[in-house]
Amino acid sequence: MAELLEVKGEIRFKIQAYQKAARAVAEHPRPLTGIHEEGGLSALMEISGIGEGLGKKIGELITTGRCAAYEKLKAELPPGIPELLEVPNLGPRTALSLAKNLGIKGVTDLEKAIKTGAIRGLPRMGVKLEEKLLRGIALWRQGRERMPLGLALPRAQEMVAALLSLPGTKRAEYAGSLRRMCETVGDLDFLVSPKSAGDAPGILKAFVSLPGIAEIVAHGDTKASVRFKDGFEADLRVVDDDAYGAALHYFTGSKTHNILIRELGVRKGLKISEYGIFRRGKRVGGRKEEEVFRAVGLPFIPPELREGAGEIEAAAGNSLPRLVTEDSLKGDLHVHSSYSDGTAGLEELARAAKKMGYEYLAVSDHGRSLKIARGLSVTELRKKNREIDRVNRLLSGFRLLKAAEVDILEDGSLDYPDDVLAGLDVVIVSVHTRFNLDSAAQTRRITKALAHRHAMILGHPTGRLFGQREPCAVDLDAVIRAARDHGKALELNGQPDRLDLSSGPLRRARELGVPVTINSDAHTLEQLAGYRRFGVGTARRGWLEPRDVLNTLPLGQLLKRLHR
DNA sequence: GCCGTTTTCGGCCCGACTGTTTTCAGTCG
Repeated sequence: MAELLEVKGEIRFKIQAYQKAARAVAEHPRPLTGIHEEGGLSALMEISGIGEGLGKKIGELITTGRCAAYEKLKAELPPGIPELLEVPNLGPRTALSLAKNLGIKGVTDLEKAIKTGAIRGLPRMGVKLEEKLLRGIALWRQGRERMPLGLALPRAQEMVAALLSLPGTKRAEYAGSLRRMCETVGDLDFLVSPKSAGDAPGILKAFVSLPGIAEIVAHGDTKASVRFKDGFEADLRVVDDDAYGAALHYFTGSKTHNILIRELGVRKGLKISEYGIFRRGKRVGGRKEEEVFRAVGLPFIPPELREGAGEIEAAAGNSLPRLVTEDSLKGDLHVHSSYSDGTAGLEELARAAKKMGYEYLAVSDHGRSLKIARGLSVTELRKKNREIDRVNRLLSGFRLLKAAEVDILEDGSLDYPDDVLAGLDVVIVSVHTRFNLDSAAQTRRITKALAHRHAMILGHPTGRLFGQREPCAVDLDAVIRAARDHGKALELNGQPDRLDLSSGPLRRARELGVPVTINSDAHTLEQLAGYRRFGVGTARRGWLEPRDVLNTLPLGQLLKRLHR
């Protein structure tokens, strides 16, 4: 609606109010349907940016699936505008002009009009703009996929190394959604400060000359933007070292967070931008990122929390969570060995985990029904457990735990008999089949499994795989409440393809006192070490503290908690 | 349209790059 209001020529501040509300909805840790169910309009209006007008419209959308004001607005404008607005480089002014002057009703029309030279006659439209629009149409056709964190992070680290190796570079790092450890990122953002002002052009030049670039989208004095042949997009910003901290804050975002911080600044008579912190035109800070927060009277807010989803209020009330760190994990409760579909043997897994500083490792191979992953029969499981005993006698100050990732069958029962489950240290229960049940059936299935006396942890609760499989239809809130009622834990699966649960449900679990385990679900030795940071990063986005995470407990307490 | 240790009215974050201009509009972040 904000975009359509912009086309219509509404006043800027009304448009901004809609945009702000849209971001507040998108970034809210819980789906608004649940909030509306519990507290109605007044609960919606408690969300900052949503007032009476927009609250009613959202409520209407939730209860009826429609919004009369939106439909009215759409009817007032030429048809095809919403589609045109999806095209990169094509905004509200151009869309309206194309629709009004040439009767263009969509992307196909637009392409024809460009080819026949029809748009060249319009004001402020020339050859360059034609080219720009054609590039936008090509991108629109491709569809823009976000990159999973697991691919983006190593790529960004390589690029930071390349930027740091330039002779004129003083400081360089990646920022943006990647620094906030978002589970997928739209592009890669880099920040560099030059050793001296004269070094900036060379740094930008080097950036747009990196190998594998398909297109230089922009290349100015302080900023450049490129697209690589493999689809990655990257932005570089070069600022004076004096402004590096302010720029890092700005470039890390999120946009909502930045706006909130800048508004706080305005109230204190400050202007905050990527160039620093200013009072009456005079610079009062910006070299270090901490200075931005200090200027508005807040403690440092970790990047993973900067979503404009309550972190500013928490910081102001001195109630920011003390987030879990990689160091605080004392073990991993979900890895696979060569007994099922993993590649590493038990002893090498144990030694690798011990080397990481872990006290324990649960080797949770698949249960017998999951044939595709070479799930273990009861006999094989017993044999594996005897080898675990043998390995444990070899190592001191470390313990392999007997575990299984047991399938939740379609009726909600588990894949091993109770007497087998009773002999295990850790029982993870997971869905691996029939992801397509309807929400009621899937929710029944999972909550029944959580009620099982031997179940301890629900593995990868939604089953999603980025780019491959949507989360299964399930009432997550009901699952989280079931975990609370039965005293069970939820897994945060740290495989970068999964990152399941994500930050919203994690916050909800924390709110309801449901413990989480951060697991790698590693199938190789490399994954055991490599996936920890993805799991911890996502946990931090979910506001989790060490006390919310079971595998920060020492072994004795962990087992006591799992078996209570 | 939203919001309030400046305010229930009068404000609303801040800036870069491109293209078509000769002072700025449009798009994007």
